Amino acid sequence: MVTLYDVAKSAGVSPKTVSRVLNGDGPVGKATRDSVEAAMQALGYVPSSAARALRSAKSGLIGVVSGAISYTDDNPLLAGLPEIYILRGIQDVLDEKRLTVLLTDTGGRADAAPGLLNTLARHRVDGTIYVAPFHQQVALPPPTAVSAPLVVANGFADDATSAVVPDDYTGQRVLVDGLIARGHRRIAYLQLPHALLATQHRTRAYEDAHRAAGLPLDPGLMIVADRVDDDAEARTATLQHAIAALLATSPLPTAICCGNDRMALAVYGMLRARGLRIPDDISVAGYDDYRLISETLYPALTTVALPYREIGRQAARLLTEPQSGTRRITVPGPVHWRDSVTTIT
Amino acid sequence: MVTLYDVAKSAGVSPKTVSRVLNGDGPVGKATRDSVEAAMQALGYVPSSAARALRSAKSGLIGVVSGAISYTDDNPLLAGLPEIYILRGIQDVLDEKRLTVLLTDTGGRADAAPGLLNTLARHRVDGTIYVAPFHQQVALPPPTAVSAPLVVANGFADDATSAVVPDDYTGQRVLVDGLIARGHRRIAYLQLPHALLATQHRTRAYEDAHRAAGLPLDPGLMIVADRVDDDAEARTATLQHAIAALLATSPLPTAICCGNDRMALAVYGMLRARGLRIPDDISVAGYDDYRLISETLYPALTTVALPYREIGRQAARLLTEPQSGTRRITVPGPVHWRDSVTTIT
DNA sequence: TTGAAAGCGGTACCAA
DNA sequence: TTGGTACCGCTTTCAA
Repeated sequence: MVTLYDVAKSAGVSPKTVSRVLNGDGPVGKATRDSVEAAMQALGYVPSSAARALRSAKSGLIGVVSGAISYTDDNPLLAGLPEIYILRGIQDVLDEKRLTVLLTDTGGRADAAPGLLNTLARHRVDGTIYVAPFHQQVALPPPTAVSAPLVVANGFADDATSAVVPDDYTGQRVLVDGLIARGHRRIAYLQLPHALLATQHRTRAYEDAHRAAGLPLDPGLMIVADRVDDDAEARTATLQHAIAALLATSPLPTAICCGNDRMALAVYGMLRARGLRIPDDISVAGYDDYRLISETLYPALTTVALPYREIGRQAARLLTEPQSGTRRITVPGPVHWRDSVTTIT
Repeated sequence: MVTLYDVAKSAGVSPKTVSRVLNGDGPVGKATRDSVEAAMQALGYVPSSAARALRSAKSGLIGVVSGAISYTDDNPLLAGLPEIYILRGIQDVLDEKRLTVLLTDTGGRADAAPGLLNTLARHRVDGTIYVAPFHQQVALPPPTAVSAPLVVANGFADDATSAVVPDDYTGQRVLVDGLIARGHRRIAYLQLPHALLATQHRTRAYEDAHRAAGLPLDPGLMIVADRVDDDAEARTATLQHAIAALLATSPLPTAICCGNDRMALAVYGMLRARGLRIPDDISVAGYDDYRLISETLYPALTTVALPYREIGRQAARLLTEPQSGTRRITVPGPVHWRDSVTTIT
């Protein structure tokens, strides 16, 4: 193992000078710098972050607690992708700042968090981002003795903790406003379970959009069509019933808003099985903009993007660019209008 | 910051004894242990892995180089999921061994690897797993002075580097054998680009299955139907042409094997747009078992699972359970038979 | 602009 | 079963 001392000896300077070259701080003569850099190169020197961290109390590590990895496999409802996108945003910012992600995964168990935070504390992370699997309030363990700054992404904890959340209201509102502007008057809304905070915001947006346009609200068009459940068959059955109920109304809705893209995918199949064409007979919209689905479906799916990557970015910035006090940021996401929605004349 | 010395003083023992309690090595009296543990608890002591790493040359960190995070967003073809599943498998094993993942992301650029490996070296990782985005040979930078053991997952580098790869041949072979056993005689094969190693193995499997069953190979049924390209429209057009060509053959194929589930998803839409029912008129199979697609499609998709999670597990084991010499492991994946394939009588 | 010495928080080695 | 002491590799502090 080549150390900074070896480099110093080889370059004929003191250890401190090597340290200065390494960190680009203090003043170093050009000739000195060159000879030191040459020595580092020649010896294949790699600085030890452990030693640096020990002395300077800065690890260069940002801890992340998420279920990004485990959810992907276990939870088809949420599919884990939101968290991955959030990680992506976090990486965007940390790469710039030359910080490295120390990743811990909850394995889908919320009670894993205390242990993971402890692991991060041992590694003396410079800060922690707690990523919630979906928009919700999370319960954080009491701050330990070694508490680096912490930010919650895609959720929030308490008034003393900074947080970044998606703007579910605006997304749904812009979507429904847009459908109305395209001539739709009977717009069905297949909701996710009410337990989800997102559903509450979106339902309010759906209702407000109708009110703003002077359209009546038909309870028969607002149906909970998914369940928080791992049983794929039960969930399909729930959706089947919702579709059947919808198609029994009169006149038929001209558009269906789905709680997410995954549901929209299933709805495509079910509508077609009943001989309905998309978008000629009925328009369909999703939510999430999982490009894997939205761009691949035929016709391509109109959907609301959730700004996960931006949420991750904002969270990382909040953490690494010390602000004054606690902040809460709400990030809006755009609607992508694609061929699954038609204009009614 | 509470240190081990504080704990020692508080418990009235030597630092070394606290260290022993912490690591559960050397012999410690029950009473001593209890008082030390009480002191740690009372003071809220959190050990510093930096200090430990410095002295013992073990960081408790396993470095991972992958594009898992960035690919998810950027590359609809591969969709990043394989790498996420591999990470999941890695986590499975590392959690057990109380090791933490130091995650670096290539951002989709293969030339990022040297820098990332250097970052990992600075943190003195105990080992590194290099995750390839798809089954391929990867070019590793020359080992630096500080080279911890390295394993490649989902690809391979050279004869001196251990590696774990998927068994593409067997997966496709079992699928086609199964289709033949179900009475299919004209089986179309919509391939991924030949540049992919996976395609080469799978094509051989498709051909071998036909030979083994004494069936003729019809070149008109073997069509490259995707491209390594980010242009979604161009890729859709390529697939449209392939489908058109297929449906112009006579007699029509009774089954279509798709290069991946994503392609199968698109094929569902295209076949239906032409009035064909699945599986009554034509059976469809995918590859990958992206449950998000395979379980949600209606009817559910028959597909070959790629054993990504197991690949990750094997890679992590290879790294953390020192074997003798370099090893290369090939992991098979099962076929999931679902409703998109029917038996022909 | 450069250097000497101390010390960050643990563990290894040897002694008691 | 326990303690003393050196020391891992770097940065900090102070001095030259």
